[in-house]
Amino acid sequence: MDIARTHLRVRRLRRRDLPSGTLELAQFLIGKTLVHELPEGRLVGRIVETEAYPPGDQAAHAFRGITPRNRSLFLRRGHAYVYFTYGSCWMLNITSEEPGVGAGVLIRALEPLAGIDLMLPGKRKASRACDLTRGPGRLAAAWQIDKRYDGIDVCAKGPLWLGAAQGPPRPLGKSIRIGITRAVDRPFRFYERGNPCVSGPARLRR
DNA sequence: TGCACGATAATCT
DNA sequence: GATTATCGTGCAA
Repeated sequence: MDIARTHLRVRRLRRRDLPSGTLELAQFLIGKTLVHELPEGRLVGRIVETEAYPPGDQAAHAFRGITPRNRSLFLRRGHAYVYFTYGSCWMLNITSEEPGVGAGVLIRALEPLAGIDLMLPGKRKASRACDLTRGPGRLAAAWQIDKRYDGIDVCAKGPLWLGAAQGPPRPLGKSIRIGITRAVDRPFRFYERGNPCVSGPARLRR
């Protein structure tokens, strides 16, 4: 592994560093880092793909109001909303609005930067590091993110937090969202163009 | 590379 | 009982 990356220093993002608004946060997070402190070591990844689920969006879990599952979505910006779906996948979102407003940003893919040997390959043969974190279900599995993280503050001292950007900014892509059945035409997905860690079909990665 | 399909279980109707 | 912000496999081109 690259020696520079094993000694990666990451500056913590404060809540006031996060922009107001779901669409703004979804774009802002591209290129920023996510850090998970494990007993065995630190995982660091660059966020390379997000989707916005803003207030009033028919595809959003918050659309029909607060329920036991989605209540974390209504926390003020900078909290985790983690839920289980398809019988096998955990999904990580970052809340994005004022307290009481349900909205969030789905973290869909990471570029592994540190702690790669600690990321769990699951059933797949991880020939490339990107295979571990390409897709929202994969990254949650590799990073051991589950219900325990639902509702935690990712701007506070804790096991999971947001860090400053690593590496130079690269061109931002925009597209429709993946895997939804309502409000399918809204261009609320953002990604780093050409990055091999971005999920989805090729036409949604260019 | 790109589809179709089944697995799988919590949540909601 | 239906739905689901997915994934891996298998098969066609």
